[in-house]
Amino acid sequence: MLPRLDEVHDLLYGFYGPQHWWPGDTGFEIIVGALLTQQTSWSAVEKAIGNLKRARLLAPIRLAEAKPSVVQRCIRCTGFYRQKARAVQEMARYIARNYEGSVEKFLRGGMDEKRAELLGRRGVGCETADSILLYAKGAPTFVVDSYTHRLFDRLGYPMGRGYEGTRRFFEANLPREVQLYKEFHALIDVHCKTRCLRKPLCDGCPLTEICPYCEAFVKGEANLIKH
DNA sequence: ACCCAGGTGGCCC
DNA sequence: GGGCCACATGGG
Repeated sequence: MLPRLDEVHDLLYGFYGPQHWWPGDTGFEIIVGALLTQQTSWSAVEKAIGNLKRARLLAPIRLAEAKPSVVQRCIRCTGFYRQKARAVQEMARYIARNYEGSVEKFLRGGMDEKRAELLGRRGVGCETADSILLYAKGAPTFVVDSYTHRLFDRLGYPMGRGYEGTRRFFEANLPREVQLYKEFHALIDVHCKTRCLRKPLCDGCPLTEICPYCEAFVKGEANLIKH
């Protein structure tokens, strides 16, 4: 019998502790970070954010009016830098044009409408939209990433297909709490990165009790398995 | 040398 | 509505 999703959260939280994702940042910094972190390590994003700050470009109107080549230089370390420069600048121009450069105004309003509006911006897909809604707006949307799919697929949870199917599954089986959503998403990421990626660490894994890979390992039925 | 990183957009069928 | 591919740098 699989545990409830909030029990999985508690297992991870008890082991890894609070993750403090995106603490004390401005809304715009979170939005830019969400765009830059796509398929990229967070340490590279931190450098790029630092570069943008030093160049005084981490504000909608400033970024909107900056030369593309300057923006590209700031964020080069995050990869896909031409695409991403275009995405962050178009986002900045959109906020400058329609919301007087105010991220607070931009984020005001109903979650579903904002989700649709975000998805209309270049470089904003499902995960990025939900990240912005959850971490910048504080709206109760569960953020799904490739780790979420992989981990819970392998644990055997009957998730729906695709991004929306997985998101609906989590939201239907979890209390609708922003703090829980924030922490759970971060914990899933940290867990997969530290224990399931290239380093098969079934031994001492906080999910040993419910993980079929760990179970096989503990029983001696399998060697260390990458999972 | 190889794999991976907090995905997205465009195209194809 | 899913399956591919380009996008690009940096760290282990």
